Amino acid sequence: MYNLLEAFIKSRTSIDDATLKMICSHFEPVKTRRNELLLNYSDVCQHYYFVNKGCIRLYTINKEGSETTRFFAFEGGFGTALPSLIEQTPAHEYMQTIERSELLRISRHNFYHLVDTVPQFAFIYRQILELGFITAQKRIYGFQGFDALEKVKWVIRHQPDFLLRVSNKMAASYLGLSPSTLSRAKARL
Amino acid sequence: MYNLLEAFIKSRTSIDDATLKMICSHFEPVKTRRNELLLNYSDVCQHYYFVNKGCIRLYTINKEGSETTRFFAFEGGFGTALPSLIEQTPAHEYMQTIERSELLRISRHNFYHLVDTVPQFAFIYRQILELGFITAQKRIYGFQGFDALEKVKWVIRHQPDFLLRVSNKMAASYLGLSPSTLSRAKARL
DNA sequence: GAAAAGCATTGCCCTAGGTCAACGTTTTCA
DNA sequence: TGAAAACGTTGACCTAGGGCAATGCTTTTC
Repeated sequence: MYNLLEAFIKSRTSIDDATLKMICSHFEPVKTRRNELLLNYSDVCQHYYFVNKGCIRLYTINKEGSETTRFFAFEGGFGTALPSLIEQTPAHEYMQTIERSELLRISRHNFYHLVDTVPQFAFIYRQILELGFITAQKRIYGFQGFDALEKVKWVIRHQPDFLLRVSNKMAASYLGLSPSTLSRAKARL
Repeated sequence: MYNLLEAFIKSRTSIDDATLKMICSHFEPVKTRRNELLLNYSDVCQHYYFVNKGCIRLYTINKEGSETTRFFAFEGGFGTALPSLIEQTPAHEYMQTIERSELLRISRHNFYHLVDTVPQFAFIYRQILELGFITAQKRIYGFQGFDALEKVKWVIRHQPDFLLRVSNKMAASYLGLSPSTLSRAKARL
């Protein structure tokens, strides 16, 4: 259950086994079902999640009722509603597992405790933030000015299995396209 | 010259004067002119910048020759080409001061040295990253599905002086609109 | 295992916004 | 300070992509 998390940590920093076990002991396994909601619109997020199996999706619904997907975390990735977790404010977004999943979750309190007391963990968190920031930036300037077909080619290049893992509808809401337009773009590949 | 930087740090963490002075001593003042290029497309970024006066802009130019603005840093903000600085790869983007500016810059080496040795500085960097990540995310899901008018209202709400500080052309390239469309949207406010 | 609900795909129509060009104003710099 | 370059605004035109609906396929549910 903890193999993937241990591998994740070991691949990013050198760490002794005792510290590694200590870190992992703060993570609690959670099994979820397809479309299970981990966080509701007005909830305040209290956990950081590591995806051992399955997939977490973060999304919002606007006044007109249409969904926008902000982020996917697949196996071996971390995911949470960061603004809410950090500022302890209502999330104004939803977090769900889109398929039957096995997650490891750590409370906000324990997470920041580890960040403050375990240098290796602070280092890994810094890496997660830096990478997350870079990815978000790339998505912004990557998509700006792209037409539908270019967006599709972009995801295929940067996340090859993305279109195979998530539904057409969810992929469309991530790419900022309507399902019909995404469908047509894929047909033109 | 260092007042704004000191205020920035003091407002975010409690710190003794000696440490504060020590941190500031690693920052070197740089004066720049309007449209001065701080970083070229194939450069590898070596500095983190703090804006004491003026404004830094980060942007790219695509094959067709049109600009996309990724980020602005105004007085009291930090800015750099983060992916390049972190990964030490060619930036594939440009960094410039859009007006006569006074910057404080710190080398990558000294920056990470401070992060690794001064806990208060590590904490501030973590805050910068968290905030940057949140801002980037908000921009993504804030803009997705917005029409031109909504985007303009969004910046006015979130960065009230933005449209006053930067040219119509640059604002348009930040919002993902053509200059004409931005012009028309402002006329409809 | 049958009924129902949800999804992907595709055709038709329409609108938001991009391109291009013209014009007046502001900025630049020699 | 004056010529030239750059910019903002606006009009005319055109196209990419959204909305809606029909059809067939897949998945869920009881």
